[in-house]
Amino acid sequence: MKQQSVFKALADPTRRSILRQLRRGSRTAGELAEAFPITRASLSHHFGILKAADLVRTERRGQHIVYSLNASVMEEVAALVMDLFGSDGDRTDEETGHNR
Amino acid sequence: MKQQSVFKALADPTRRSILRQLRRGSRTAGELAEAFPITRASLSHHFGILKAADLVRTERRGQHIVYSLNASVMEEVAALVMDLFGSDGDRTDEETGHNR
DNA sequence: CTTGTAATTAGATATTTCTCTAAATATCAT
DNA sequence: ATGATATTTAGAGAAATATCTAATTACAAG
Repeated sequence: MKQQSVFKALADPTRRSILRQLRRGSRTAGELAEAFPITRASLSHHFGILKAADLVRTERRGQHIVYSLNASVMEEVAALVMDLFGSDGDRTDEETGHNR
Repeated sequence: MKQQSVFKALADPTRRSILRQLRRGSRTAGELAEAFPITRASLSHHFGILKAADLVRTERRGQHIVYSLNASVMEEVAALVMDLFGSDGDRTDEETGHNR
């Protein structure tokens, strides 16, 4: 899993809201769009980011595209958060890109 | 807790690395600075964001300022993540600021 | 194969974010 | 008080992000 893409994806309130919508079940892009006051183009941009982070999956159905939550990533994300705070883990820091 | 500030804070790799350093125990700003290749001013900026999200606490000790992890927020953050993915919670969406 | 609907991509712009240097504040030691 | 050290604040520039409109792709149905 790519930590950065996941945390970046979660950093936007619209994207978090999309995820919450999807908890209730799969939705087409159009259905999701009705829930937001921004253009479909903008939504599509957010979908792309969620997809890149592997937080959602897509499936084409006729002329619609159905988005669904990738629940299998949930545990991983939770583990990431625990890792940030927990005192037990001894994870090395391969993440920052800094040359320490 | 302010969701947005927390997720925004976690979205930056340097800040996540700071949190990991602090897992091992409290550190002064200067000690933390040695671990990063950016200026102290930039670090201070990140400290401010972590503090605003209530993820770290500060205490002045002489001319040093000691940063420590606010572990009590950990569970809350984990709960937030679970909320995003879990199917049980029925949280209303007071978050986006959108007028749905 | 043309027309209509769904969704994405391209290009542009405004805002936010990260970083820097320089200046300011706070504390300690002499 | 003066000088030295630790940290933050101010201001500016570069890069990333969210949003829009317009154009494009993909599919379905006559």
